[in-house]
This record gives sequence, structure tokens and C-alpha cells, in this order.
Amino acid sequence: MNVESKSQQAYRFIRDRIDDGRYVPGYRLVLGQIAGELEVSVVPVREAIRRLEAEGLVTFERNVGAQVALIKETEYLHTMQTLSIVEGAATALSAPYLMPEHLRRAREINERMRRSLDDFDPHRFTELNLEFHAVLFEECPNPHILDLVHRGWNRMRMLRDSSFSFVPGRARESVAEHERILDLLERGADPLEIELAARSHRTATLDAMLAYQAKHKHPHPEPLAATESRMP
Amino acid sequence: MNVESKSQQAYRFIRDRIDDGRYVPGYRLVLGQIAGELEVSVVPVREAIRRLEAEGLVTFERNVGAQVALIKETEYLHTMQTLSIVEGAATALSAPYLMPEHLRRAREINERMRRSLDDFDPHRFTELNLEFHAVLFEECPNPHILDLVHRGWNRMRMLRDSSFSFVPGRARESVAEHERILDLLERGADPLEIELAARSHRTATLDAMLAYQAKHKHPHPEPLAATESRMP
DNA sequence: CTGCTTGCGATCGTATACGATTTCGCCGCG
DNA sequence: CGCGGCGAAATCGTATACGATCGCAAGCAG
Repeated sequence: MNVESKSQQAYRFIRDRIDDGRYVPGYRLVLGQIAGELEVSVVPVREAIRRLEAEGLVTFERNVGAQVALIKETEYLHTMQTLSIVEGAATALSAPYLMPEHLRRAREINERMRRSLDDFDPHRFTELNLEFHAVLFEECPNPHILDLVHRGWNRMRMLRDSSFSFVPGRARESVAEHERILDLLERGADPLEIELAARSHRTATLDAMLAYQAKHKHPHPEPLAATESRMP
Repeated sequence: MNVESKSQQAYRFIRDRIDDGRYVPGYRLVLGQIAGELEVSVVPVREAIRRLEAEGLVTFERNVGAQVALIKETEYLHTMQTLSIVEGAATALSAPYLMPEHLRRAREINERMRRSLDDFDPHRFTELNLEFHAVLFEECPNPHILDLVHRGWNRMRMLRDSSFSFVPGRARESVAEHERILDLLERGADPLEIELAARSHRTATLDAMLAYQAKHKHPHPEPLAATESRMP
């Protein structure tokens, strides 16, 4: 009965293709073409693209057209930094609501992450990584914060290939940090301590990436207040 | 030459009316009616409303229509909590980039806030309050975070009447807290200290509101992890 | 009187049509 | 050979049209 609206359908269509990499950043979204593939008219497609634009996944230029958002490096760093903050907060806020069951599941996922490392399966690793944090956020009392976290993840997913795998050794540290966060949660540590641990879990990744890139590619990707936000 | 697109025009039209209170929360947005007032067709109006929906200012129900978002109390609290986090972070991130000139202007605005209190001008007070924080964020190196702050402010503005004025005495405390934040910035305090000060500046308002409401209206607006996020 | 059904008006959702704008290749000129 | 202008094709932006859906009120049965 209640079939989803065509604009919703178009939204999902495009969104799926962005998510799974068929539409790479920079890919030109031509209204008529997408409308043709979907067998709908251009109006719903325009709405869908507008929505994607508001979410930051797509850029839209008047009379020119839309394309999958190109994330510049500094943009990427800013998103990482923002993520570190909202993820840290979300973890701390969720802490009081996490049951032993959640922690058990999280540990189990983390174990699988460790194993995926031994199997050299980076794709599986990043997938499990998302799952891990998703478990921690399941009981987050503030859906707003959660929304911000998801926005950040979407953004990140668009560059999935420039994630962990690019910094040798970082993944293993990541697993260890997960362990530490779980320990803090388990013993009901101070929320601030949890927040900072979760935050630096992400900023450590960021810093590792910066260091790695500085050594291997550009001399300086651009100074950022990232490290200043790290807080010891 | 390059007149703004009609959908942009419609967006601004609606947005203005929401901002200045002509469209109150719950106000029903009828496509044809708005299109008529603007002398455009419904298609651009739909796009505008979709965008407002993505920004959270408007809710849209299929085959029923759009209305200015009704913010429930818990929603409000969540937004405040989120704001406390992102504002705190934004303040800390901006700290290294603030020149004495900025601090001077901020102090001056804060003084005017104090005076507006003596004149019993709450509208002016809230206006200056935004200005104050805007100055602190002028040099924020992370536009992402800033964007989140602005989103939060938009949300808040929709309930402007339930802000400071409802908690007697809170405004004066707020001025004092501004002073304290400025002091921390001036002496180049630890970023974490600045962040927590800015954060608790907002959560203090939240807590004051909750306490006030608990005493005067409802027994319990609903428990929230707010105080847990406050962090001493 | 109450509750369910039915029909109508209001409004939404989308297709189609067409003018407006941009892009890009082609041509002539320097 | 390069470059500036011109024209056609591609694409966008919006108006209009019309079917689809919802809400509400009137009518009918119990």
C-alpha cells in the first residue's frame, strides 16, 4: 500500500551508489540520466539531490548540475576532528546506560577485529570497527549527538580507502584502544575520562595519518589545530 | 543578471518567517499558498521545504504536508546538551587563534549585556549573547564544528521565549561566566579547561532551567543524562 | 446518541513541456 | 598556431496539469 515516494526512492538510489562506491567523489549526477534509470521524472530526483546536498554528500551548482562531493584534505581533517569530539561525547553519554551484555558484544567484535588483522582483511576490519562503535552507541540517550556521529561516518565512508589501511600498524593500536575504552566502561570510570579516551582514539588515528603522510607524500598537508584538540 | 533561483528565494522566504516568529512551531506550511504569495509554482517551494526539513526546521509528512517543527521538551534538552558539547569544543579550538582585539570586543559586548540587564531588556540580551559567542568563534579553524554550532542556534532560536528570561537570576550568572571564559582565554589556559568552562556555561543554563521548571511546573520533565555530561 | 461509512474538497506527488543557461566544438581571424 | 566569438546540443529550472491521497463532515445504521 504505502510504497515509498519516488523522491525517497531516488534518494536511496543515489545514496546507495555513493555508499558502495559506484558513484565516486566528483562523479557527475545528471538529473535526466538518473531519472531515466529509475523511470521517474526529474522532479523527484531533484528533491533527492537537494536532500543529499543538505547532508553534505553532494554539491549542487546552479545551472550546472550536481556531483558527488569532493572532499578536500583539510575538509577531511576537519571532519575527523569533529568526529573525535562528538564520538567522545556520545561514548561518555552512553556509558551509564551500557549493560554488561553490550560490553560483552563489543569485546567479541573487537576480538573479531583482531582476527581480521591476522587475516589481512582491511575491508572486514573497517566494517567491524563501525559495528564496534555502533554497539557502544546503541543506548545513547541523545539522538542528536548520534545523528552527528552518523553524519560524520557518512562523510568518512566516502573516502573509505584512505582509512586505516594507509597507516601500517595503526589498526593494531586501534584494537588496543578499544580494549582500553571497554575497560574504562566496565569499571564505571569518570565520564570525562571515558570521553577523552574515546576522543583520543580518533585523534590518534588522525595524527597517525598526518605523520604517515608527512613522511611519505606532502611535506605539510596544512597545519591544523588537531593536535591541540587532543588534550593529554 | 544572476538573480537567485526561485527555490532559493522560497527557502529564504520561509526561513525568514520562521526566524522572526511569524511562522511559529506547528504552523502549517501549505505549498500552494506559499507558492501563491511568492508568485512562483509549487515545485521550488517543495524543494525549499525539503531543504528546511533536512535542516530540522520543518517536518514533512507524506501526502499530509509540512509544518514548522514542533520541538518537544526532551528534544530541546538534547539540543542544549549537544550545543554544550560543540560550543565547548569550538571555543577551545578557537582559543589559539584569538587576538587581544577579539577579547577586547568580547568584553565590550559582555559589558553591554550587563547593562541590558539593568535596563530589563531580555531581547537585547539574547541578541548580544549570540554576538558574544560569535566573536569567540570568528577564528574557529574548523568550519564543520561551527556549522554544528549554528545548527544548534537555529534550533534554539525557534523557542527563544523559553530561554534566559525564564530563569530569574540566570542571566547575571551568565555574564559572570562569560567573564571567566574570557579570563581563561586571555591567560592562555589549558584547552581542556577552556572547553569545560564553555561547556558548563551552557549546561549551567540547562540545569537552571530544569531546576526552575521542576520547582514551578512539572515534577519531572524527564530524566536526562545532562548533569552527567556536565563534568566538574 | 454514538460509531462507522461514504463522498467531497483540499492538498500533495509527479509527469510533461518549454524557456533559460551553460558547455563545447567549430570556424574565422590575427 | 592560438584565440575569441558563435551556434547547437545538453542540461538545468520552473510552470502547468492531473492523478493520488488524505482529512473532515455529512449521512446512515445500530
